[in-house]
Amino acid sequence: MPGRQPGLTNESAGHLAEAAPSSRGATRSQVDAAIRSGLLTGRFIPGKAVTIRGLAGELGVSPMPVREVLQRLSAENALEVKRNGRVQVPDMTRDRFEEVLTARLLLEPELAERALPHLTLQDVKTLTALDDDIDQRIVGGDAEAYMRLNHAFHFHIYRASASKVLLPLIDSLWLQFAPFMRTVYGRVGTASLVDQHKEAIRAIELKDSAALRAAISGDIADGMGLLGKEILESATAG
Amino acid sequence: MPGRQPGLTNESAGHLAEAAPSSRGATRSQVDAAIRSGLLTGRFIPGKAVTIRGLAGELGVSPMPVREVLQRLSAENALEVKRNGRVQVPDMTRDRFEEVLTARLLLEPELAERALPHLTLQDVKTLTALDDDIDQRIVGGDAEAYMRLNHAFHFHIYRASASKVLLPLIDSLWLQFAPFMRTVYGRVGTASLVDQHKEAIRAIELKDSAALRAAISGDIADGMGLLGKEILESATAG
DNA sequence: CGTGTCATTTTGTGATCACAAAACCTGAAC
DNA sequence: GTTCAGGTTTTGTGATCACAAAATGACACG
Repeated sequence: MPGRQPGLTNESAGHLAEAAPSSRGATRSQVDAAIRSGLLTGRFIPGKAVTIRGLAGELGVSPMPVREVLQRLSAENALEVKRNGRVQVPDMTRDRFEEVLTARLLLEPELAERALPHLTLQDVKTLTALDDDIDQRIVGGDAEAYMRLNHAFHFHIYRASASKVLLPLIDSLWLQFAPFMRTVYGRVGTASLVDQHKEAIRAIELKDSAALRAAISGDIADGMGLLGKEILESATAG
Repeated sequence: MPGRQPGLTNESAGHLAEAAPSSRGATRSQVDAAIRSGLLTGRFIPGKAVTIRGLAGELGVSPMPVREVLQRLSAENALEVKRNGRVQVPDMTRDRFEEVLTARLLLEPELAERALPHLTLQDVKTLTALDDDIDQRIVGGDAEAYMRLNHAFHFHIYRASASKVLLPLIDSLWLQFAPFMRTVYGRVGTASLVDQHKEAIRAIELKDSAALRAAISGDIADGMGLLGKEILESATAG
Protein backbone atom coordinates (compact mmCIF):
# COMPACT_ATOMS: atom_id res chain seq x y z
CA MET A 1 0.00 0.00 0.00
CA PRO A 2 1.69 3.22 -1.11
CA GLY A 3 1.58 5.28 2.07
CA ARG A 4 1.66 8.79 0.69
CA GLN A 5 -0.63 10.91 2.81
CA PRO A 6 1.06 14.22 3.56
CA GLY A 7 -0.63 14.94 6.85
CA LEU A 8 -1.99 11.61 8.01
CA THR A 9 -0.65 8.11 8.37
CA ASN A 10 -2.62 5.40 6.65
CA GLU A 11 -4.68 4.39 9.63
CA SER A 12 -6.77 1.24 9.74
CA ALA A 13 -5.69 0.02 6.31
CA GLY A 14 -9.16 -0.04 4.77
CA HIS A 15 -10.91 -3.03 3.26
CA LEU A 16 -9.05 -3.23 -0.03
CA ALA A 17 -7.16 -6.41 -0.76
CA GLU A 18 -3.53 -5.75 0.11
CA ALA A 19 -2.36 -7.13 -3.25
CA ALA A 20 0.50 -5.82 -5.36
CA PRO A 21 1.48 -2.61 -3.62
CA SER A 22 3.69 -1.01 -6.22
CA SER A 23 2.94 -0.40 -9.90
CA ARG A 24 1.47 2.73 -11.39
CA GLY A 25 -2.22 3.25 -10.72
CA ALA A 26 -2.57 0.24 -8.47
CA THR A 27 -5.07 1.91 -6.17
CA ARG A 28 -7.25 2.97 -9.06
CA SER A 29 -7.18 -0.53 -10.50
CA GLN A 30 -8.34 -2.01 -7.23
CA VAL A 31 -11.10 0.54 -6.80
CA ASP A 32 -12.15 -0.06 -10.39
CA ALA A 33 -12.27 -3.81 -9.92
CA ALA A 34 -14.19 -3.48 -6.68
CA ILE A 35 -16.89 -1.24 -8.11
CA ARG A 36 -17.17 -3.16 -11.38
CA SER A 37 -17.60 -6.41 -9.53
CA GLY A 38 -20.16 -4.75 -7.32
CA LEU A 39 -22.14 -3.63 -10.35
CA LEU A 40 -21.99 -7.01 -12.06
CA THR A 41 -23.19 -8.89 -9.01
CA GLY A 42 -25.88 -6.36 -8.22
CA ARG A 43 -24.54 -4.87 -5.02
CA PHE A 44 -25.57 -1.42 -6.20
CA ILE A 45 -29.23 -0.58 -6.42
CA PRO A 46 -30.47 1.33 -9.49
CA GLY A 47 -31.63 4.80 -8.58
CA LYS A 48 -29.66 4.87 -5.34
CA ALA A 49 -27.08 7.64 -5.28
CA VAL A 50 -23.43 6.67 -5.11
CA THR A 51 -21.21 9.17 -3.31
CA ILE A 52 -17.51 9.62 -3.86
CA ARG A 53 -16.60 10.09 -0.22
CA GLY A 54 -18.84 7.21 0.78
CA LEU A 55 -17.15 4.75 -1.51
CA ALA A 56 -13.74 6.14 -0.66
CA GLY A 57 -14.45 5.54 2.98
CA GLU A 58 -15.67 1.99 2.43
CA LEU A 59 -12.63 1.14 0.36
CA GLY A 60 -10.19 2.91 2.65
CA VAL A 61 -8.74 5.21 0.01
CA SER A 62 -8.84 8.90 -0.73
CA PRO A 63 -11.63 10.31 -2.88
CA MET A 64 -9.27 10.83 -5.81
CA PRO A 65 -9.10 7.35 -7.34
CA VAL A 66 -12.82 6.89 -6.72
CA ARG A 67 -13.57 10.07 -8.65
CA GLU A 68 -11.64 8.83 -11.64
CA VAL A 69 -13.21 5.39 -11.58
CA LEU A 70 -16.69 6.88 -11.36
CA GLN A 71 -15.97 9.06 -14.37
CA ARG A 72 -14.63 6.03 -16.16
CA LEU A 73 -17.72 3.95 -15.47
CA SER A 74 -19.97 6.85 -16.43
CA ALA A 75 -18.24 6.96 -19.78
CA GLU A 76 -19.17 3.30 -20.24
CA ASN A 77 -22.76 4.08 -19.33
CA ALA A 78 -22.52 1.83 -16.32
CA LEU A 79 -23.26 4.84 -14.15
CA GLU A 80 -25.13 8.04 -14.82
CA VAL A 81 -24.12 11.54 -13.78
CA LYS A 82 -27.22 13.60 -13.19
CA ARG A 83 -27.40 17.32 -13.79
CA ASN A 84 -26.60 18.13 -10.16
CA GLY A 85 -23.47 15.99 -10.30
CA ARG A 86 -24.80 13.07 -8.33
CA VAL A 87 -23.93 9.72 -9.82
CA GLN A 88 -26.18 6.70 -9.64
CA VAL A 89 -26.88 3.40 -11.30
CA PRO A 90 -29.30 4.38 -14.07
CA ASP A 91 -32.67 2.80 -13.68
CA MET A 92 -33.87 0.60 -16.47
CA THR A 93 -36.54 1.60 -18.93
CA ARG A 94 -38.33 -0.47 -21.52
CA ASP A 95 -36.52 1.29 -24.35
CA ARG A 96 -33.11 0.89 -22.79
CA PHE A 97 -33.73 -2.75 -22.07
CA GLU A 98 -34.80 -3.43 -25.62
CA GLU A 99 -31.73 -1.66 -26.98
CA VAL A 100 -29.37 -3.60 -24.76
CA LEU A 101 -31.01 -6.83 -25.87
CA THR A 102 -30.63 -5.86 -29.52
CA ALA A 103 -26.99 -4.88 -29.10
CA ARG A 104 -26.19 -8.08 -27.23
CA LEU A 105 -27.79 -10.21 -29.94
CA LEU A 106 -25.79 -8.40 -32.60
CA LEU A 107 -22.41 -8.45 -30.89
CA GLU A 108 -22.11 -11.47 -28.63
CA PRO A 109 -22.74 -14.24 -31.16
CA GLU A 110 -20.23 -12.54 -33.45
CA LEU A 111 -17.55 -12.41 -30.78
CA ALA A 112 -18.25 -15.98 -29.66
CA GLU A 113 -17.72 -17.15 -33.21
CA ARG A 114 -14.43 -15.27 -33.34
CA ALA A 115 -13.37 -16.88 -30.09
CA LEU A 116 -14.20 -20.38 -31.26
CA PRO A 117 -10.90 -21.15 -33.03
CA HIS A 118 -8.97 -20.21 -29.87
CA LEU A 119 -10.97 -22.34 -27.47
CA THR A 120 -9.19 -25.48 -26.32
CA LEU A 121 -10.22 -28.64 -24.55
CA GLN A 122 -9.02 -27.05 -21.33
CA ASP A 123 -11.49 -24.22 -21.87
CA VAL A 124 -14.27 -26.74 -22.36
CA LYS A 125 -13.40 -28.27 -18.99
CA THR A 126 -13.39 -24.85 -17.33
CA LEU A 127 -16.71 -23.92 -18.90
CA THR A 128 -18.27 -27.23 -17.86
CA ALA A 129 -17.14 -26.70 -14.29
CA LEU A 130 -18.55 -23.17 -14.31
CA ASP A 131 -21.84 -24.39 -15.72
CA ASP A 132 -22.16 -27.11 -13.09
CA ASP A 133 -21.55 -24.52 -10.41
CA ILE A 134 -24.14 -22.24 -12.00
CA ASP A 135 -26.77 -24.98 -11.95
CA GLN A 136 -26.18 -25.51 -8.26
CA ARG A 137 -26.48 -21.81 -7.48
CA ILE A 138 -29.74 -21.59 -9.41
CA VAL A 139 -31.39 -24.27 -7.31
CA GLY A 140 -29.75 -22.82 -4.22
CA GLY A 141 -31.24 -19.43 -5.00
CA ASP A 142 -27.94 -17.54 -4.67
CA ALA A 143 -28.58 -14.74 -7.15
CA GLU A 144 -25.30 -12.92 -6.54
CA ALA A 145 -23.17 -16.01 -7.13
CA TYR A 146 -25.25 -16.87 -10.19
CA MET A 147 -24.59 -13.49 -11.73
CA ARG A 148 -20.89 -13.67 -11.01
CA LEU A 149 -20.57 -17.15 -12.51
CA ASN A 150 -22.77 -16.46 -15.52
CA HIS A 151 -20.57 -13.46 -16.30
CA ALA A 152 -17.50 -15.62 -15.86
CA PHE A 153 -18.93 -18.25 -18.23
CA HIS A 154 -19.69 -15.82 -21.05
CA PHE A 155 -16.50 -13.82 -20.74
CA HIS A 156 -14.32 -16.91 -20.56
CA ILE A 157 -15.53 -17.57 -24.08
CA TYR A 158 -15.31 -13.97 -25.27
CA ARG A 159 -11.87 -13.32 -23.81
CA ALA A 160 -10.42 -16.16 -25.85
CA SER A 161 -10.97 -14.01 -28.92
CA ALA A 162 -8.33 -11.53 -27.73
CA SER A 163 -10.67 -8.85 -29.01
CA LYS A 164 -9.78 -5.23 -28.32
CA VAL A 165 -12.91 -3.65 -29.77
CA LEU A 166 -15.94 -5.90 -29.55
CA LEU A 167 -15.09 -7.14 -26.07
CA PRO A 168 -15.11 -3.70 -24.43
CA LEU A 169 -18.42 -2.91 -26.10
CA ILE A 170 -19.96 -6.06 -24.66
CA ASP A 171 -18.37 -5.28 -21.32
CA SER A 172 -20.21 -1.98 -21.32
CA LEU A 173 -23.49 -3.71 -22.12
CA TRP A 174 -23.18 -6.16 -19.23
CA LEU A 175 -22.48 -3.34 -16.82
CA GLN A 176 -25.66 -1.69 -18.02
CA PHE A 177 -28.10 -4.54 -17.60
CA ALA A 178 -26.58 -6.46 -14.70
CA PRO A 179 -27.79 -4.23 -11.86
CA PHE A 180 -31.33 -4.37 -13.25
CA MET A 181 -31.31 -8.13 -13.67
CA ARG A 182 -30.25 -8.42 -10.07
CA THR A 183 -33.42 -6.68 -8.97
CA VAL A 184 -35.40 -9.00 -11.24
CA TYR A 185 -33.93 -12.09 -9.63
CA GLY A 186 -34.60 -10.53 -6.27
CA ARG A 187 -38.30 -10.52 -7.12
CA VAL A 188 -38.91 -13.70 -9.03
CA GLY A 189 -36.07 -15.77 -7.58
CA THR A 190 -33.60 -17.83 -9.57
CA ALA A 191 -35.64 -21.02 -9.86
CA SER A 192 -37.16 -20.06 -13.21
CA LEU A 193 -33.76 -19.43 -14.77
CA VAL A 194 -32.89 -21.34 -17.91
CA ASP A 195 -29.83 -21.07 -20.12
CA GLN A 196 -28.23 -22.68 -23.14
CA HIS A 197 -24.78 -23.15 -21.65
CA LYS A 198 -24.72 -26.87 -22.36
CA GLU A 199 -25.59 -26.26 -25.99
CA ALA A 200 -22.78 -23.69 -26.17
CA ILE A 201 -20.27 -26.12 -24.67
CA ARG A 202 -21.31 -28.82 -27.09
CA ALA A 203 -20.91 -26.42 -30.01
CA ILE A 204 -17.42 -25.52 -28.81
CA GLU A 205 -16.46 -29.18 -28.60
CA LEU A 206 -17.67 -29.72 -32.15
CA LYS A 207 -16.17 -26.43 -33.38
CA ASP A 208 -19.57 -25.66 -34.87
CA SER A 209 -19.81 -21.88 -35.32
CA ALA A 210 -23.43 -21.82 -36.37
CA ALA A 211 -24.45 -23.88 -33.37
CA LEU A 212 -22.41 -21.66 -31.05
CA ARG A 213 -24.02 -18.52 -32.43
CA ALA A 214 -27.42 -20.09 -31.95
CA ALA A 215 -26.62 -21.15 -28.40
CA ILE A 216 -25.39 -17.70 -27.43
CA SER A 217 -28.36 -15.99 -29.03
CA GLY A 218 -30.73 -18.38 -27.37
CA ASP A 219 -29.02 -17.97 -24.02
CA ILE A 220 -29.36 -14.19 -24.22
CA ALA A 221 -33.02 -14.48 -25.16
CA ASP A 222 -33.63 -16.95 -22.35
CA GLY A 223 -31.90 -14.84 -19.75
CA MET A 224 -33.19 -11.42 -20.66
CA GLY A 225 -36.08 -11.73 -23.04
CA LEU A 226 -38.30 -13.85 -20.88
CA LEU A 227 -37.79 -12.28 -17.52
CA GLY A 228 -37.12 -8.62 -18.07
CA LYS A 229 -39.84 -7.76 -20.51
CA GLU A 230 -42.72 -8.62 -18.25
CA ILE A 231 -41.23 -6.84 -15.27
CA LEU A 232 -40.83 -3.64 -17.23
CA GLU A 233 -44.32 -3.85 -18.67
CA SER A 234 -46.01 -4.25 -15.32
CA ALA A 235 -44.30 -1.37 -13.53
CA THR A 236 -42.98 1.92 -14.87
CA ALA A 237 -39.89 1.99 -12.68
CA GLY A 238 -37.58 -1.01 -12.54
CA MET B 1 -15.07 31.11 -16.02
CA PRO B 2 -15.27 29.98 -12.39
CA GLY B 3 -12.26 31.72 -10.92
CA ARG B 4 -11.43 29.49 -8.01
CA GLN B 5 -7.67 29.21 -7.81
CA PRO B 6 -6.57 29.50 -4.19
CA GLY B 7 -3.11 30.87 -4.82
CA LEU B 8 -3.20 32.24 -8.34
CA THR B 9 -5.50 34.47 -10.29
CA ASN B 10 -6.76 33.06 -13.56
CA GLU B 11 -4.15 34.68 -15.72
CA SER B 12 -4.36 34.80 -19.50
CA ALA B 13 -7.77 33.15 -19.65
CA GLY B 14 -6.68 30.17 -21.73
CA HIS B 15 -8.12 29.15 -25.08
CA LEU B 16 -11.35 27.59 -23.87
CA ALA B 17 -14.55 29.05 -25.16
CA GLU B 18 -15.84 31.37 -22.47
CA ALA B 19 -19.31 29.81 -22.64
CA ALA B 20 -21.70 29.18 -19.77
CA PRO B 21 -19.61 29.87 -16.68
CA SER B 22 -21.84 28.39 -14.02
CA SER B 23 -23.37 24.91 -13.89
CA ARG B 24 -21.84 21.85 -12.33
CA GLY B 25 -18.92 20.33 -14.17
CA ALA B 26 -18.81 23.01 -16.82
CA THR B 27 -15.04 23.00 -17.07
CA ARG B 28 -14.92 19.24 -17.49
CA SER B 29 -17.57 19.39 -20.20
CA GLN B 30 -15.59 21.94 -22.15
CA VAL B 31 -12.37 20.00 -21.83
CA ASP B 32 -14.20 16.84 -22.86
CA ALA B 33 -15.71 18.51 -25.91
CA ALA B 34 -12.38 20.01 -26.90
CA ILE B 35 -10.45 16.74 -26.73
CA ARG B 36 -13.24 14.70 -28.35
CA SER B 37 -13.46 17.10 -31.23
CA GLY B 38 -9.70 16.99 -31.52
CA LEU B 39 -9.78 13.21 -31.77
CA LEU B 40 -12.58 13.15 -34.32
CA THR B 41 -10.91 15.63 -36.61
CA GLY B 42 -7.52 14.03 -36.27
CA ARG B 43 -5.65 16.70 -34.37
CA PHE B 44 -4.01 14.02 -32.23
CA ILE B 45 -1.48 11.73 -33.78
CA PRO B 46 -1.64 7.99 -32.94
CA GLY B 47 1.35 6.88 -30.93
CA LYS B 48 2.16 10.39 -29.76
CA ALA B 49 1.98 10.74 -25.99
CA VAL B 50 -0.66 13.04 -24.54
CA THR B 51 0.30 14.68 -21.25
CA ILE B 52 -2.10 15.92 -18.63
CA ARG B 53 -0.20 19.07 -17.80
CA GLY B 54 0.38 19.77 -21.46
CA LEU B 55 -3.30 19.68 -22.33
CA ALA B 56 -4.20 21.55 -19.18
CA GLY B 57 -1.81 24.30 -20.18
CA GLU B 58 -3.18 24.52 -23.72
CA LEU B 59 -6.74 24.68 -22.47
CA GLY B 60 -5.97 27.08 -19.64
CA VAL B 61 -7.33 24.89 -16.86
CA SER B 62 -5.89 22.95 -13.98
CA PRO B 63 -4.80 19.35 -14.52
CA MET B 64 -7.79 18.02 -12.58
CA PRO B 65 -10.55 18.13 -15.21
CA VAL B 66 -8.10 16.95 -17.85
CA ARG B 67 -7.24 13.92 -15.74
CA GLU B 68 -10.88 12.96 -15.46
CA VAL B 69 -11.58 13.46 -19.15
CA LEU B 70 -8.55 11.38 -20.10
CA GLN B 71 -9.75 8.56 -17.86
CA ARG B 72 -13.17 8.89 -19.40
CA LEU B 73 -11.86 8.65 -22.95
CA SER B 74 -9.63 5.75 -22.00
CA ALA B 75 -12.69 3.90 -20.77
CA GLU B 76 -14.21 4.39 -24.22
CA ASN B 77 -11.03 3.06 -25.82
CA ALA B 78 -10.48 6.37 -27.52
CA LEU B 79 -7.21 6.64 -25.64
CA GLU B 80 -4.88 4.03 -24.25
CA VAL B 81 -3.14 4.10 -20.89
CA LYS B 82 0.14 2.28 -21.14
CA ARG B 83 1.71 0.39 -18.28
CA ASN B 84 3.82 3.36 -17.24
CA GLY B 85 0.78 5.60 -17.04
CA ARG B 86 1.35 7.53 -20.23
CA VAL B 87 -1.74 7.99 -22.30
CA GLN B 88 -1.73 8.10 -26.08
CA VAL B 89 -3.94 7.60 -29.07
CA PRO B 90 -3.64 3.87 -29.71
CA ASP B 91 -2.09 3.09 -33.02
CA MET B 92 -4.16 1.06 -35.42
CA THR B 93 -3.51 -2.57 -36.20
CA ARG B 94 -4.99 -4.76 -38.86
CA ASP B 95 -6.97 -6.75 -36.30
CA ARG B 96 -8.33 -3.68 -34.57
CA PHE B 97 -9.31 -2.12 -37.85
CA GLU B 98 -11.15 -5.22 -38.96
CA GLU B 99 -13.01 -5.40 -35.65
CA VAL B 100 -14.07 -1.77 -35.81
CA LEU B 101 -15.31 -2.32 -39.32
CA THR B 102 -17.31 -5.37 -38.23
CA ALA B 103 -18.82 -3.58 -35.27
CA ARG B 104 -19.77 -0.56 -37.36
CA LEU B 105 -21.48 -2.75 -39.93
CA LEU B 106 -23.43 -4.51 -37.22
CA LEU B 107 -24.52 -1.46 -35.23
CA GLU B 108 -24.81 1.55 -37.51
CA PRO B 109 -27.36 0.23 -40.03
CA GLU B 110 -29.45 -0.96 -37.10
CA LEU B 111 -29.41 2.45 -35.43
CA ALA B 112 -30.06 4.25 -38.71
CA GLU B 113 -33.14 2.11 -39.23
CA ARG B 114 -34.33 2.97 -35.73
CA ALA B 115 -33.79 6.65 -36.44
CA LEU B 116 -35.73 6.56 -39.69
CA PRO B 117 -39.23 7.06 -38.24
CA HIS B 118 -38.05 10.16 -36.40
CA LEU B 119 -36.39 11.86 -39.36
CA THR B 120 -38.36 14.77 -40.80
CA LEU B 121 -38.22 16.78 -43.98
CA GLN B 122 -36.22 19.36 -42.07
CA ASP B 123 -33.61 16.70 -41.30
CA VAL B 124 -33.41 15.84 -45.00
CA LYS B 125 -32.67 19.47 -45.74
CA THR B 126 -29.97 19.60 -43.08
CA LEU B 127 -28.40 16.39 -44.34
CA THR B 128 -28.46 17.61 -47.93
CA ALA B 129 -26.71 20.81 -46.90
CA LEU B 130 -24.09 18.85 -44.98
CA ASP B 131 -23.51 16.53 -47.90
CA ASP B 132 -23.07 19.42 -50.30
CA ASP B 133 -20.54 20.92 -47.96
CA ILE B 134 -18.78 17.57 -47.70
CA ASP B 135 -18.47 17.27 -51.47
CA GLN B 136 -16.85 20.69 -51.64
CA ARG B 137 -14.35 19.82 -48.90
CA ILE B 138 -13.41 16.61 -50.67
CA VAL B 139 -12.44 18.40 -53.85
CA GLY B 140 -10.85 21.15 -51.78
CA GLY B 141 -8.71 18.59 -49.96
CA ASP B 142 -9.62 19.82 -46.49
CA ALA B 143 -9.36 16.55 -44.58
CA GLU B 144 -10.11 18.01 -41.16
CA ALA B 145 -13.30 19.69 -42.31
CA TYR B 146 -14.32 16.55 -44.17
CA MET B 147 -13.98 14.44 -41.05
CA ARG B 148 -15.93 16.91 -38.94
CA LEU B 149 -18.75 17.13 -41.49
CA ASN B 150 -18.89 13.41 -42.19
CA HIS B 151 -19.25 12.81 -38.45
CA ALA B 152 -21.95 15.44 -38.31
CA PHE B 153 -23.80 13.78 -41.19
CA HIS B 154 -23.85 10.31 -39.68
CA PHE B 155 -24.65 11.43 -36.16
CA HIS B 156 -27.40 13.75 -37.27
CA ILE B 157 -29.14 10.60 -38.45
CA TYR B 158 -28.22 8.47 -35.43
CA ARG B 159 -29.14 11.10 -32.86
CA ALA B 160 -32.68 11.22 -34.18
CA SER B 161 -33.14 7.74 -32.73
CA ALA B 162 -32.83 9.10 -29.18
CA SER B 163 -30.83 5.98 -28.45
CA LYS B 164 -29.17 5.67 -25.05
CA VAL B 165 -27.34 2.41 -25.68
CA LEU B 166 -26.43 1.90 -29.32
CA LEU B 167 -25.46 5.52 -29.87
CA PRO B 168 -22.74 5.58 -27.20
CA LEU B 169 -21.31 2.34 -28.55
CA ILE B 170 -21.06 3.84 -32.02
CA ASP B 171 -19.61 6.99 -30.51
CA SER B 172 -16.83 4.92 -29.03
CA LEU B 173 -16.15 3.26 -32.37
CA TRP B 174 -15.79 6.58 -34.19
CA LEU B 175 -13.36 7.84 -31.59
CA GLN B 176 -11.31 4.72 -32.20
CA PHE B 177 -10.95 4.86 -35.96
CA ALA B 178 -11.08 8.60 -36.62
CA PRO B 179 -7.48 9.44 -35.67
CA PHE B 180 -6.21 6.64 -37.88
CA MET B 181 -8.36 7.64 -40.85
CA ARG B 182 -6.95 11.13 -40.52
CA THR B 183 -3.46 9.80 -41.11
CA VAL B 184 -4.77 7.86 -44.09
CA TYR B 185 -6.23 10.97 -45.69
CA GLY B 186 -2.99 12.72 -44.97
CA ARG B 187 -1.22 10.21 -47.19
CA VAL B 188 -3.60 9.55 -50.03
CA GLY B 189 -5.48 12.83 -49.97
CA THR B 190 -9.25 13.21 -50.05
CA ALA B 191 -9.74 13.11 -53.80
CA SER B 192 -10.37 9.38 -53.89
CA LEU B 193 -13.11 9.59 -51.27
CA VAL B 194 -16.50 8.23 -52.18
CA ASP B 195 -19.62 7.91 -50.04
CA GLN B 196 -23.24 6.88 -50.28
CA HIS B 197 -24.71 9.91 -48.58
CA LYS B 198 -27.02 10.71 -51.46
CA GLU B 199 -28.39 7.18 -51.42
CA ALA B 200 -28.97 7.53 -47.69
CA ILE B 201 -30.79 10.83 -48.09
CA ARG B 202 -32.98 9.36 -50.82
CA ALA B 203 -33.82 6.37 -48.59
CA ILE B 204 -34.80 8.72 -45.78
CA GLU B 205 -37.06 10.68 -48.10
CA LEU B 206 -38.76 7.46 -49.19
CA LYS B 207 -38.80 6.04 -45.63
CA ASP B 208 -37.23 2.91 -47.06
CA SER B 209 -35.48 1.10 -44.19
CA ALA B 210 -33.83 -1.55 -46.33
CA ALA B 211 -32.39 1.07 -48.65
CA LEU B 212 -31.16 3.12 -45.71
CA ARG B 213 -29.45 0.09 -44.17
CA ALA B 214 -27.82 -0.63 -47.51
CA ALA B 215 -26.68 2.96 -47.93
CA ILE B 216 -25.13 3.11 -44.46
CA SER B 217 -23.43 -0.25 -44.89
CA GLY B 218 -22.16 0.77 -48.28
CA ASP B 219 -20.96 4.10 -46.98
CA ILE B 220 -19.00 2.42 -44.21
CA ALA B 221 -17.45 -0.02 -46.62
CA ASP B 222 -16.58 2.77 -49.03
CA GLY B 223 -15.03 4.94 -46.37
CA MET B 224 -13.09 2.36 -44.41
CA GLY B 225 -12.90 -0.86 -46.37
CA LEU B 226 -11.28 0.51 -49.47
CA LEU B 227 -8.75 2.88 -48.00
CA GLY B 228 -7.69 1.48 -44.68
CA LYS B 229 -7.08 -2.12 -45.60
CA GLU B 230 -4.34 -1.44 -48.09
CA ILE B 231 -2.56 1.01 -45.85
CA LEU B 232 -2.40 -1.48 -43.03
CA GLU B 233 -1.24 -4.27 -45.28
CA SER B 234 1.64 -2.31 -46.72
CA ALA B 235 3.10 -1.07 -43.43
CA THR B 236 3.10 -2.69 -40.00
CA ALA B 237 2.58 0.52 -38.07
CA GLY B 238 -0.26 2.85 -39.03
C1' DC C 1 -50.82 17.81 10.84
C1' DG C 2 -48.95 19.84 6.82
C1' DT C 3 -45.82 23.57 4.84
C1' DG C 4 -42.52 26.84 3.89
C1' DT C 5 -38.02 28.89 5.53
C1' DC C 6 -33.58 29.07 7.19
C1' DA C 7 -29.30 27.02 9.15
C1' DT C 8 -26.42 22.95 8.82
C1' DT C 9 -24.31 19.28 6.61
C1' DT C 10 -23.08 16.68 2.72
C1' DT C 11 -21.24 16.42 -1.82
C1' DG C 12 -19.02 17.33 -6.34
C1' DT C 13 -15.51 20.23 -8.47
C1' DG C 14 -11.37 22.53 -9.42
C1' DA C 15 -6.91 23.55 -7.61
C1' DT C 16 -2.59 22.64 -5.48
C1' DC C 17 0.94 19.74 -3.17
C1' DA C 18 4.20 15.85 -2.44
C1' DC C 19 6.19 11.90 -3.97
C1' DA C 20 7.92 8.14 -6.92
C1' DA C 21 8.59 6.37 -11.24
C1' DA C 22 9.61 7.22 -15.76
C1' DA C 23 11.72 9.87 -19.36
C1' DC C 24 15.39 12.83 -20.71
C1' DC C 25 19.64 14.89 -21.06
C1' DT C 26 24.61 14.99 -20.09
C1' DG C 27 29.07 13.42 -20.17
C1' DA C 28 32.72 10.22 -19.14
C1' DA C 29 34.71 5.69 -20.50
C1' DC C 30 35.81 2.52 -23.89
C1' DG D 1 30.94 6.67 -32.43
C1' DT D 2 28.63 3.87 -28.96
C1' DT D 3 27.29 2.84 -24.49
C1' DC D 4 26.39 3.22 -19.92
C1' DA D 5 26.23 5.85 -15.64
C1' DG D 6 24.79 9.95 -13.31
C1' DG D 7 21.78 13.54 -12.24
C1' DT D 8 17.92 16.54 -13.74
C1' DT D 9 13.32 17.24 -15.40
C1' DT D 10 8.86 15.72 -16.57
C1' DT D 11 4.80 13.20 -15.54
C1' DG D 12 1.13 10.44 -13.34
C1' DT D 13 -0.90 9.49 -8.86
C1' DG D 14 -2.89 9.99 -4.49
C1' DA D 15 -4.00 13.29 -1.00
C1' DT D 16 -5.85 17.45 0.81
C1' DC D 17 -8.07 22.05 0.58
C1' DA D 18 -11.58 25.63 -0.54
C1' DC D 19 -15.70 26.79 -2.40
C1' DA D 20 -20.45 26.57 -4.22
C1' DA D 21 -24.38 24.00 -5.07
C1' DA D 22 -27.35 20.67 -3.46
C1' DA D 23 -29.48 17.88 0.02
C1' DT D 24 -30.97 17.55 4.70
C1' DG D 25 -32.82 18.72 9.02
C1' DA D 26 -34.97 21.86 12.39
C1' DC D 27 -38.41 24.73 13.46
C1' DA D 28 -41.81 28.25 13.34
C1' DC D 29 -46.18 29.24 11.23
C1' DG D 30 -50.59 28.29 9.29
